Amino acid sequence: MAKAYDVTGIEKKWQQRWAEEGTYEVDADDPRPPWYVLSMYPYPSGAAHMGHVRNYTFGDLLVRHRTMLGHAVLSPFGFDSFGLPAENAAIKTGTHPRVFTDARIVELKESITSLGAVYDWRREIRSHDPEYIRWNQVIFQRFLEAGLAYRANAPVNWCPGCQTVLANEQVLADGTCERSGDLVIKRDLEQWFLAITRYADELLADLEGLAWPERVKTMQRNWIGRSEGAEMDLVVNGRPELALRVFTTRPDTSFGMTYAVVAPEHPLLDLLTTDECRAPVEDLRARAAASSDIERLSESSSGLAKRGAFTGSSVINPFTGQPVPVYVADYVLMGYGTGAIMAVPAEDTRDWDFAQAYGLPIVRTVQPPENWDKDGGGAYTGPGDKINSGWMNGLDIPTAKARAIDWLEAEGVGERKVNYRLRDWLVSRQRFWGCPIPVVYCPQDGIVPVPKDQLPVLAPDDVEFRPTGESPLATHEGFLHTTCPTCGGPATRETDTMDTFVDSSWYFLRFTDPWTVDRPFDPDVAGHWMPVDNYIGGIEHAILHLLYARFYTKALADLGFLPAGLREPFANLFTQGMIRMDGTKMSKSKGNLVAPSKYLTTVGADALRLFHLFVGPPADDVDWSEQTDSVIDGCARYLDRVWRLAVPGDEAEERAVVPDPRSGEPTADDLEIRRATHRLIDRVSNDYHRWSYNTAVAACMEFVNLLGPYQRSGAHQEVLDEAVDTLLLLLAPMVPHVTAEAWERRHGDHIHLRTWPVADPELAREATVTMVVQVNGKVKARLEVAPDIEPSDAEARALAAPEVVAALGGAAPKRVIAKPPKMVNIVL
RNA sequence: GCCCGGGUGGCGGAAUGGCAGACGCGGUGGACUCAAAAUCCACUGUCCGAAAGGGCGUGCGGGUUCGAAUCCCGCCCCGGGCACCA
Repeated sequence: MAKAYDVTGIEKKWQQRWAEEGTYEVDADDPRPPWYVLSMYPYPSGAAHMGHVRNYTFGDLLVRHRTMLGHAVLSPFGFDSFGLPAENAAIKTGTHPRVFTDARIVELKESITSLGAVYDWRREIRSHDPEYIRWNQVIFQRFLEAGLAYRANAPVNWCPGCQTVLANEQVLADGTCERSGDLVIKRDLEQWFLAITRYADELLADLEGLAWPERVKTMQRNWIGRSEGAEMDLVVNGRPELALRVFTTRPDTSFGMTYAVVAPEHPLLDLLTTDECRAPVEDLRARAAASSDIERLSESSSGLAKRGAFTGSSVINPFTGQPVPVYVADYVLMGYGTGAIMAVPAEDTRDWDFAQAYGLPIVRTVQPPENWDKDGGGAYTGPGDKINSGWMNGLDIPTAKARAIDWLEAEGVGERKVNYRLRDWLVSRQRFWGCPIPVVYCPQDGIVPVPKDQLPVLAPDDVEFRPTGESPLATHEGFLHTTCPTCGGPATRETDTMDTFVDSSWYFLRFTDPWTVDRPFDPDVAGHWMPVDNYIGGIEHAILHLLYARFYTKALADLGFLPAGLREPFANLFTQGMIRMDGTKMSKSKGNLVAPSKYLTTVGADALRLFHLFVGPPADDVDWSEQTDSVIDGCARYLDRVWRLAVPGDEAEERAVVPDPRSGEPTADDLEIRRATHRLIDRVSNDYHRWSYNTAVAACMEFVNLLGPYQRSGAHQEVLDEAVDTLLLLLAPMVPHVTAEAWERRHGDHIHLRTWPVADPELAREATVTMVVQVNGKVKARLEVAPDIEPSDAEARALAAPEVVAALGGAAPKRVIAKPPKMVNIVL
């Protein structure tokens, strides 16, 4: 496409200007009100792809718009630079992950700059910077002091072939190791945890106040999974000293408990199992230990029949005093509640299925609807009155629940209990390319934090990457062996590194004050900018990253790193849609990436940005198809039209076509343009406000459709200037280069330092509006009326319209609904 | 199975109780040109009709309302998330 202006030249020129002049560098002492815009920092994967373009277009637009609205806008950028791809590349090619990563950062930074996105690059953070590692480790040690970081045994994915723990992502769908193909098994290992569950209640409650997409909040709620119920002791029949503790959310159904179930890993299983039953129980336990979660799940589809075994013992139902048999089954998970349940088949679908398979009795304790059993029956989990429940009979479920808990507490056999699905965060990774966990193990003193003056603990460079599945740290003698900071004796270092989600849990705080040398950031400076006003990123981070970052913010505030009142990091979250191609997400792994670079050299960054804004609502996915290029061309054509309007006489040909503008008294047509100008300000400002950029662009396109003919037919100089200047200002955050250049040619100064225009309500008011006249809801006439027309006048004008008279055919209207100045409906 | 989204021309989408299809893409015709490109103008939901005009139309079926793409009830389809959590 031939462009009306020098796209590449102009875009390069302004990108340099913004960088050299530090246009978007701000400091905490800036007198303007603070505003913090942040796009989720990316994993440096090399040149930017379309997903980046979309993400950074929205972020950049907000930065520029907020600046024009008079804010000091903090707009930092950094890189989530630890992670698996660099380490896998090292294993494959022998290149050190740092070399590999740094090269990709340079590439990504350059390609983001070429989109015209502006950042305060003085604040750049890379997760693998020694200074970032230092503060990551300092924070970890404070967590350790506070008991928020601890070591515990955990069942992890263990690959026998690789002799290492695997991340969940490294376990394939069939339960095998992605590298060796061995069957991954569960194994208990000592690992580091962060006590996120301590904040479970606050993490749940504070979701209420966040201006986040509802579905993200729902996903977090489900993930936290709070459930209220009761725990109670079931005394083992014949062994009064032994009790099985169970958790239930339905204490009201206790009278219907016809058996109990323990998880295969339950510590009492051995004691409960009688000699006659030992063989099948052991068999089941061995199978559960050897099988992956995936296998356990896939077995569930084949029924519950071979998933349980009778232990030979029974426990007393405290409500009925009757003994019920105890089973072991793998549908009960050791990791949730107490690892044991009371089974009420009548009111729980899994218990129902199990009872059917093992021929266990079923007693209904809630009256199901009339035809329930005729219609197939099964477990009934709906509302209803209590039956077969002794003193609970006749109560509704909520009341019965409360009474049952009261009873348990009065009898001293149980109490109210809240459980969470959320588990503590396992942060140990047997990986090299991550932040080392800064502790040493001493045979004398146990776990000892590395002293502050020895931080950061950095991984050594002289390591060899081999495809053994083991971190090179674990076998590096120089790194591994050290002395205990407490007793001076020989000790070994922790060789695990932290989950990279730790790095991304506080980077937005370091951005506020990245120069501080004696702590991660100054609490007051962080408090000045925080919380982030606009956080922008992909929906794929809805749970993990956003939950961890919220947890970190709360914990850091409680530990004095932040003002105590700062409870949430991201006031406002926006999740932009992804780019799809042939129905699947566009991604490097799928090999269906479209490189932005080809558009930058032809239509330019502005046109590409405009496309992303115009193509649809920001939250919606974008389908990249054969037609997309023509739409992008359309955006480029529009920018040409804007350019010709704003910089007339640039081409000799143009001068001949466009007459010189007039001066003197403005005509009615001129006033119509002024009106359109001021209405445009309102419309576009409102669209920016509600993130409706596609309609903002449409409004600007309509406006140019109006101005083109106006200019060619002989415009009034001042009216045209006002119109074009306004248009450029409104477009400036969306298409920063072309508007900057056009503005500079017109006024000599910098458009992005100008203030956002404000509409004059007087000028924006319409002289007349179109009023629709309907007869029985069908449009019959359109009348031009004054915007403030009285209902009686509107009615009279409507009834007098010739089309209406014809439609009525002399009949008297039954009813007339007048909603001036928009509409009058005449009902016959 | 459960929980969210969503379904509007040939396509992306607009309209959140009041003119359905703004704006753009694509298409058709025209102006300019020796010609093309670029640019500009007009038309473009569908059916009937030569036209004037009229019928139909926002996944399907009901309902509320003077009036429904929009609100309510039931269903169908598509996309996403969670999935033995007691």
